Amino acid sequence: MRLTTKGRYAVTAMLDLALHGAERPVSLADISGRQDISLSYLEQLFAKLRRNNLVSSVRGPGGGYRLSRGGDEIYVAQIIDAVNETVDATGCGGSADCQQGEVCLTHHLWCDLSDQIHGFLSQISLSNLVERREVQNIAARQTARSQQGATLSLTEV
Amino acid sequence: MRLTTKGRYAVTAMLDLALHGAERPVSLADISGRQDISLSYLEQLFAKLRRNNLVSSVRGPGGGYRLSRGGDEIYVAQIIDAVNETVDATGCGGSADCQQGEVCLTHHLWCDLSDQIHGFLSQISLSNLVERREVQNIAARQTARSQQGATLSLTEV
DNA sequence: TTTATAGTTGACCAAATTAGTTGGTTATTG
DNA sequence: CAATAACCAACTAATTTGGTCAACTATAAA
Repeated sequence: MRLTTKGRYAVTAMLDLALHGAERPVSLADISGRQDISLSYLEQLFAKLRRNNLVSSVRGPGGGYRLSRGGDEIYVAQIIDAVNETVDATGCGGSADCQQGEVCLTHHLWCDLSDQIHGFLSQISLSNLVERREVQNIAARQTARSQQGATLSLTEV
Repeated sequence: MRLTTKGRYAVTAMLDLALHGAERPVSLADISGRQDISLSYLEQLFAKLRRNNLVSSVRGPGGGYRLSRGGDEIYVAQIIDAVNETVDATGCGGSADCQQGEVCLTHHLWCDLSDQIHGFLSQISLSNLVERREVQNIAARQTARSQQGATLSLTEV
């Protein structure tokens, strides 16, 4: 089981898309600026998200990414699966050949844990997250900050 | 959140102790043989388990390790915490300063997930695992195999 | 039609972590 | 004293993470 920044970044970026992608596509540069995630790293993540049909892309000026379907039809578990191979807690990847072709002593425990985690993350959609009060507050803060940044770079010129 | 072989090995070894440590202390060599875990790696893990008061040691011939208390008082979460630092799913370790000193967009989600995982693993004791039918079957298989191995090494001489 | 924007791909890299190994030293028992 | 087994520290190989960089291709606006 691995849940690192890779999976966390992917979910954060997708949530950013859900928040800002209503009218026009959102560029990775925008997401990078708002969420403090390296642009080139985002490119890698979105390549996987696109391959898994979670986002669609629009090239050229004014382009960017948008969700491939409604935020109520995209679940956190799907996003993590897309970039992270698997959220499996077993060492054998569920194939039950952990100890020289046979099941190891704790195999069932890790299976149960995997089910637990996957079940939890499968219930939470992007829309669920968007509805949350804390998420709305943080998003507002980020918008304020990025607009400040924009004005700043204008006055800099 | 990291759950790798380190945590899995630790739980497996502790379960082995719970299964075989009723009368006499169990040597790491025995556990290594039964569970296919490198002896020197086990030494490192048990140093941490001992520091966290989950096992006590007996030196010298006939020595080994035993559980520091009953298997019904040792929970999987404690074992993983002992060797793995934390089972936290957040990037900030719960300190909520994920984005330049402020909370990141998905912080609360990872907190909820951490609670979920920790809650699950905190409910499962070593005794719970020992009682499971599958665990008993696998343990029986392992005992048979290791006795076979012992006879084999005798006939080899 | 040029040009800027933005996605796409692949090669590469440094740091951290994992999963060990090697080579000892103590302590205990027979 | 010899064998056993915990204890300890330093080192290492492989893998993963979290990126960077360069060279594309597609598209829309000027």
